[in-house]
Amino acid sequence: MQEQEDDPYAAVEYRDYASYFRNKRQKLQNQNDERASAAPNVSQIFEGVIVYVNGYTDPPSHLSKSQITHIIASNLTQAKMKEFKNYKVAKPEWVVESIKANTLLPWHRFNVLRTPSSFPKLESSMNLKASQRSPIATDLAVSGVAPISGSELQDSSLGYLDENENDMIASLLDQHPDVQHESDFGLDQRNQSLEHSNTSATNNGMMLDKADPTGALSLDDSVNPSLSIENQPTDPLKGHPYTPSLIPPDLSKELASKRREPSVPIDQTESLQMQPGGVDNRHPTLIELSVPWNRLNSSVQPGFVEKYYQSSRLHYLSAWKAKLREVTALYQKKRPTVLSKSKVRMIMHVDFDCFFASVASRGKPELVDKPIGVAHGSGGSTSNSEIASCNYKAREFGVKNGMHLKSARALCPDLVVVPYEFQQYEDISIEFYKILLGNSDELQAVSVDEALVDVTSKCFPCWGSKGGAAIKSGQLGTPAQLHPKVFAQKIRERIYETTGCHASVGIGPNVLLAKLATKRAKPHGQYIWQGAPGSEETILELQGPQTILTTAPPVIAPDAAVSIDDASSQSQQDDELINTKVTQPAKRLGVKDLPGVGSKITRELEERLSVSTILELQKVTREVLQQVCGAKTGDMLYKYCRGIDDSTLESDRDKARQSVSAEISWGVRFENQIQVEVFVNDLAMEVSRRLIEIDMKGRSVVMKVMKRNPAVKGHWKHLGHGPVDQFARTGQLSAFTDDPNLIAKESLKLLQQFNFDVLDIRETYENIAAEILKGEGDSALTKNEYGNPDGSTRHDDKPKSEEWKELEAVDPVGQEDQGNDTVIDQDTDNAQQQDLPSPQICKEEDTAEWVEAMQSMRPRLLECREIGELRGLVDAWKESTLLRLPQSTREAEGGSSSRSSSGQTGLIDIGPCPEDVEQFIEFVVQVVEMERDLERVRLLLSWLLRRVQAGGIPPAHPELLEGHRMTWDAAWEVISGAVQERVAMLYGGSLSLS
DNA sequence: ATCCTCCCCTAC
DNA sequence: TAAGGTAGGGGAGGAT
Ligand SMILES: Nc1ccn([C@H]2C[C@H](O)[C@@H](COP(=O)(O)OP(=O)(O)OP(=O)(O)O)O2)c(=O)n1
Ligand SMILES: [Mg+2]
Repeated sequence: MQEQEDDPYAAVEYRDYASYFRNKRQKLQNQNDERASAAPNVSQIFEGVIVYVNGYTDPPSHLSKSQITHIIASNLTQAKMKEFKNYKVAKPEWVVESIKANTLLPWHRFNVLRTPSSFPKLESSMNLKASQRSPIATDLAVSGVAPISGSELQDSSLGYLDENENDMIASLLDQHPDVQHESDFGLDQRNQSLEHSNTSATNNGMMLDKADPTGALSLDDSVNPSLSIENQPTDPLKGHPYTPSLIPPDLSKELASKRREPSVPIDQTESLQMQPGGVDNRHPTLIELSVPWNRLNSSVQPGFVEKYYQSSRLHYLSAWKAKLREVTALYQKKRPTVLSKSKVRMIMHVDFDCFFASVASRGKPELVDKPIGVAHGSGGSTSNSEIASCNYKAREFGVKNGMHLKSARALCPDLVVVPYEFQQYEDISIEFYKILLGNSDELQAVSVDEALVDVTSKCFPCWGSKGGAAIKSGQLGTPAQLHPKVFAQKIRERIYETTGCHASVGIGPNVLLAKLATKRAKPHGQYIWQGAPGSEETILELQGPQTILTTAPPVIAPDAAVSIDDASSQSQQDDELINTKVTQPAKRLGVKDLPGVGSKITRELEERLSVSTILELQKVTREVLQQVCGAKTGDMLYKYCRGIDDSTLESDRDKARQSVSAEISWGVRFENQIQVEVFVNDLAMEVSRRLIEIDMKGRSVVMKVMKRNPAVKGHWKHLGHGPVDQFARTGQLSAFTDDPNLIAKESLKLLQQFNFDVLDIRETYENIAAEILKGEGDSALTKNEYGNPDGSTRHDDKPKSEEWKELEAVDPVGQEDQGNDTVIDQDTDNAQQQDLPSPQICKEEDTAEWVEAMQSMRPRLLECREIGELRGLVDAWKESTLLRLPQSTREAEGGSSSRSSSGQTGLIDIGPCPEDVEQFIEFVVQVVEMERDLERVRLLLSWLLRRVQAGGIPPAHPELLEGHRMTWDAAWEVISGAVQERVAMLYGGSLSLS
């Protein structure tokens, strides 16, 4: 494997590599010996397979190289890679997993060459670690293939770590090689045993040997009954049903008792106690769950799924996107298709500047000059949450969206952390889309803060370096058309007026150039890409910007409508001013700047072709790019770096959703099978909800799982999944459904087939997908009977064949029958007709229907209601502690009490009486003990504390402080003392209020 | 060739 | 503390 200085994982790899080689020979020797006596199962699987050791310079003499079809290696040097390029080079896991599955798996999923730089560092590291203990699977070559029997196990065994974690692990190892990591705790005895079983052919073989020889471990289609929940032996000491996982029962008992020995018995109470120093032998998952806060925020907590989805920004982004695509498609179906005479499109890309951050600083002048980042957590110095969005001030320090707070603070110590405001994002987005829909021929919702708009008919063409060329040559626009520069500015202006947030606008002749134009316009500006796709001008401009555009805040005279004549002459004179130009330090566009080019392709291009800039990319032939990146991707790269992009806007006008899924990979921790089932059930309900919402049903169920990979050590995101392997299985339901029970049942069945120890599960994912029926080109994620394409509920329903024809048409413009086919909906024409004649930016139409649809898109903004409820409750209680005349009954406890929030005035605060305090304690303790919602408790106590510290807390009228009254301070002491005592009893710690 | 299936990758 | 979701394009390998 090639060494890479810039790779953070290289160090890790090297450490292992060195020790690996020290031991390789001896281990291989031993293992081959062991293997000779291994289980018959193994021999059967690899019947006819010939093994030799790679890593020696030549193949063994008794094997002719031409016989060899498979080579097994964790990694390969460049030279070896070349040498073996015509062989099937599989990772050791191929052997391991095959043995595990008791069948020979397709080798290609373990292909070393396939992902030469995808996860190489991680994988090789893990493999090498494994190889130190059980190197048989490490460097082998295999010739001959055994017949495949049994069902196919469909797992990928790729490790999963993100860039941040790679960095993190590398830096931990670099800087603190002796740091005690999570999985370094004594439990590793057990982990290593398991690991052995996972990665060692030999030991797996031995275990299989011990296992039921009739194939207890075979993964046939039926669920192993011994694994069903009723039959699972419950280990009383562990407090959860023990899932035998990959280990046969007798051995698993052995392991279980081994595991138990050095550690204390773990029951609910016990597991909540911290281990004061010393080695904690419990499973890392149990250790994590022994911390009260972790319990409360992990999947063992009832209601976790709901709570999680209420807080996950990425969930919101996805949900919003789906909803926006749905409603914008619905809207556009109901309005006439705008026919463009021109072949040359004009595409506008609109994107809010640092959206979440902008919303946060809206109307807060004290924030605009400061670097801010939107993130969870109070922003304390220990916080390490992810920054969803940071403003441009923060970006000057190098802070980026998606960065962890700690790294951001290292770059920018004064970063101000502000909370999410999901409801605001949604409201603003609705306004944003209303504006754009009213000014579009066609619109594609890209995300909550970003859209692509076809504005061909709204603007007159001005392509070419001489902006007015088209106009001069006589292709005048209609009177309704604006110069794109004016159009863009008006759009920006209206967005700012309506939302208080700045959006940037890019306009170009295709999607690609529009997006690149936006990139150049940011922040707070607009840019019109004048060069034609593939033109010399564009090719040069893509090589590196010499200029950027910024404009002053969009300020336009109210009557700034530009007439054709004005625009015409103006564009001759002001050609240069279409985009206000400001010199900037030339920064070359990198390949990463092309949409669709992410970290993997970037790395691939860098490593294989030494290409990192667009300029360099332009020099590579299409053939080479296709060879390196695949046919379509190579072609895409070839075209994109020249500004060519033929893709059309996807308004989803006639495209149905293909799949619906729900997944959570944060906070997923289980102690027992029950919790797993509850969780899977919750996810199934989520999927079902989403299906019903869009009126669809599905038939194919995919269950994906992440399983903890104990071989990789280090710290990672708190309660995150950490290093894992991913597995997936697909099942077919007998009929299309949106029934949560059916989905859950199938999902659980699929999950059971993996036989994982519940302690190691780190993510679950349920997907219900299209089943493509043979001979029918249609998606089988079907609409139900009412929304069925065969039904006639849709106004613009066309015979299916024509729909497809239309889809396939390269140029949708001016097709002969298109106009005929398009049904003009009666209730949209008014809005449209208002739009077209006016040269002004159109007002967003009030299509009540659409607005209604939009407003139903509040996926999960419930937290406000909850907090509001709580506040009302507490206020009611507080009110009861104020002196009322006569102050007697105490009706206040339940939220059902006096609704008299108005009655605040006129009450005199004379401090609480003991009964009040007693009642409050009783209430909060109930929350602690029954609801077990510590977050709620924390809210209650925090509220009280704030009141005590701030509000009318010091006795307003000490003279009234008779014997049965107490000060708020004293009340606080009593209440918090009592509550904390209960918390301590239940959770073994106290609740921090900060 | 072309389709299907199981992934990986990308974007926000 | 913290909330690492999700749909869809496309590649590789096998089936047809
Ligand atoms: N890793 C990321 C990227 C984005 N977002 C959210 C927050 C962003 O505000 C919003 C829009 O994403 P953009 O890529 O458009 O980024 P911004 O709008 O924040 O900045 P800009 O568009 O100015 O580059 O999506 C997120 O939560 N996590
Ligand atoms: Mg944005």
